Amino acid sequence: MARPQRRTVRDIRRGNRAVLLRALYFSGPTSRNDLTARTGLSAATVSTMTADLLGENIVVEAGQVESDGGRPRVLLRVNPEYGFAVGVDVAETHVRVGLFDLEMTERAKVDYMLRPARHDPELVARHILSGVEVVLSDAGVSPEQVLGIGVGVPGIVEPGADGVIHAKTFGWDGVPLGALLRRGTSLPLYVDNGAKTMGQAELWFGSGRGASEAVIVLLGVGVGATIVADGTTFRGVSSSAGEWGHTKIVANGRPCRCGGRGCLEAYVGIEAILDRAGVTSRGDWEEDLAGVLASKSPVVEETVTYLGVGLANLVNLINPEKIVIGGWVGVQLGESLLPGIRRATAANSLAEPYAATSIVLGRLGPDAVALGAATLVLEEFLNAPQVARITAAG
Amino acid sequence: MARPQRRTVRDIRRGNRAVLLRALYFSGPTSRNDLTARTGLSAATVSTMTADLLGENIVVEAGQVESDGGRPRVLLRVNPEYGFAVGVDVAETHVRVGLFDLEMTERAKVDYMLRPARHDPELVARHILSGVEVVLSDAGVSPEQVLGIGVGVPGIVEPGADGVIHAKTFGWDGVPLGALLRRGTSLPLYVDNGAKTMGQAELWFGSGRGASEAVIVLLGVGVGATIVADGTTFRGVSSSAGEWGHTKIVANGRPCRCGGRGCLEAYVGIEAILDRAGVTSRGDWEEDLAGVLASKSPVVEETVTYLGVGLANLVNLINPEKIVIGGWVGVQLGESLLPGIRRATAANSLAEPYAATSIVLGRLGPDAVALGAATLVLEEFLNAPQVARITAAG
DNA sequence: GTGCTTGTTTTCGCCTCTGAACTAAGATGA
DNA sequence: TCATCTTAGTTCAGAGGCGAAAACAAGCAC
Repeated sequence: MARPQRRTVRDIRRGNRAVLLRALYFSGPTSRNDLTARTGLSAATVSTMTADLLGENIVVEAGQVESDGGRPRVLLRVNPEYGFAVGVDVAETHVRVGLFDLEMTERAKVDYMLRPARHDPELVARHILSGVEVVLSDAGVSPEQVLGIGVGVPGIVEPGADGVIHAKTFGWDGVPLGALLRRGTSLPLYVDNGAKTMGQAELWFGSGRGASEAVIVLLGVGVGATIVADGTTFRGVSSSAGEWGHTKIVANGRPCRCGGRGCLEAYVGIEAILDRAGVTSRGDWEEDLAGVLASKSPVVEETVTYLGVGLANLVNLINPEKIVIGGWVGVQLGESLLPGIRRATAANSLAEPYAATSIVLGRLGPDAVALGAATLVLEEFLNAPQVARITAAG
Repeated sequence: MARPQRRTVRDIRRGNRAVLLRALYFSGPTSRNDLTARTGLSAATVSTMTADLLGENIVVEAGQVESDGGRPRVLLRVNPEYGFAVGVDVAETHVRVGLFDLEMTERAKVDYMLRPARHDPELVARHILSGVEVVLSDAGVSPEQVLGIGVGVPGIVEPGADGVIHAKTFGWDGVPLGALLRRGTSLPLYVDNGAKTMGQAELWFGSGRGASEAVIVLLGVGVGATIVADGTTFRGVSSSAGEWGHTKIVANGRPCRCGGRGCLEAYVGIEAILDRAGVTSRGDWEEDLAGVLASKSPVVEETVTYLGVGLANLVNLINPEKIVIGGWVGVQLGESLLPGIRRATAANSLAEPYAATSIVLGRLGPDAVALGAATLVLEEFLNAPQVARITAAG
């Protein structure tokens, strides 16, 4: 029942341009000849289209491949300096702003501390806007070269231009962060949930690379998931899909900070783990968790089991080809316990879908939220590469 | 990261043709004029394309609309007799074969009883093939007029041409039903899980009509779900997505016939409900369930709670705009308990996604499996209407 | 230099869409 | 009855797109 409603002959060009650009981006330096094979387009089309892209400076030459008896291939690649993307990570304790080139190499970054008590939206918006100025001037990049600003935030982001955010634990209820930012910049804005931007980062550049049906789970203070269907983040009708942490695994079980009972987060969130282990934190959760893991407490085994149940539910319901376990808690658990997690998942899922899934650890660190946010800009660029964008960079 | 890989100028025609045909199909009799508005195509394109479709007999005229001062509009509609679809329901106790015209009106049907003990694949295949012959001759339709055969079966259907089926409770493990059928017919075959075909039916013609993000749950002997993303059934990497019945809602809870513990099906499947209520069935489960519902047993309230937990997990994870409760158990429960089910769901889900979801009862009876199977054929027809198919029907 | 091989560009024909002009078919009212 | 108005549907010219094949480019081998 999907209705794509596509239309005219110009759409073909746009679509094929996007296909070509993606192929160039993900296959690294490639010759026109390879591109014809990879995209299925004719040599003629590849030729004219690459000529356009070269003319617009979106693509640049990148050397040649030696031949053994014929004209050598000229390699092409996306110009990493054609444009830049800003990625922002809004978290409990800090606002981080990073500037990335098109290859997602970080060119500059800046951090602002937030006092955990105060999450004044105006303040956050000011931090972001001034952060953008700082990274641009640090990297010597002018605003015209910036393709957009991606922002990863806690909580649920309403679809729509104002980027309205609902984040109970953050103290935000209906904060129109997008609108606040637009008062200070005219650059394209992309606001999304931080777990989703992180998922996006793992999907594009981390352990999820190449998967088209996947789930990237985030275990940290909160617990969330990014569901990837057909290569794209699945958002549901109001962009809140993936609230895995508050699915129930024990009807009427432990109370959760969301107000419900028996949520997965109430068993495998960091606070829940420490609480169940009877640890009173002195502030360094990573150390605390390491202590619990080293202690051989039965809580460890239980945690693995609960996590296995949660993952198994994803396996049964979503049938992904890959599950990536990310977030600092996830990685810390996974480093020593991955085989057990796999066993627990297998024990609680159906054989066929479990056999089709591989469970792996995330590869990207905590910076992945900002990277993923910048990736929102990249995604837009690859999907709808504007014609005739002018850049100073060579 | 989705890569559509689309290409040439002919694809436009195909795509627009599909758009037009869908508009015609779902908007009932429509004038060319309306079609231009509805599809966004130009009047010129609509004109030439409808001329093609009329010439191929896919579309027929359907009267006029009176005008008040201008040329009257000629109404067009899809020719319900252009072609026919066979829908097959393979169930525990019977094989049902139905013949449907393009409007999904049932033209003929035939049932074969299966002894519950014997589910010999060869026998089932023979029943299907002879059933096709029977319904065709009953309805006076020739095989050339049949666009395809859709089959809904229990269990997991591997993707691929052979239609390999894994259905533990049915006694089938790796049965290549598609291959068996292809020995006896050259018509296009579409084999899918019965819960999914039923979901498809509710989505296209029942309570799910028009929803683009939805979940259709099936409560019967088994418990399953069809997840609809962007208007299309979501299948996951190996077509087993939607195994909601075996997601865990009570870690280490009641044993389930799948071998696991704490599955949703072990609480809200019909056998589980009767078992928990202490009812020893004398064979008529519908009557037994009615008895339990009338008894005001606490099991009823518990069942509602467990179902609410299961639904809430879908709300949180999938964020659908609509949840349709189908299957005979679902409908029987829902008729008296829907408000309670909604409350239980609300109590266990996050506020934002719950607010975006409406929970309704299915509208189609048990024949929906066969109808949905036929809909697989219809879907293919609407997506890729072959050019120059010749039919005898006028 | 001549032929051979392979990569890239150009030419040409065909296809699709759209906008605009045109035709069709009714109502209205003198 | 018939000129005029209104709306529906068709035809046509023009622009833009793609692919096949011819042409061109750039290397190797002898």
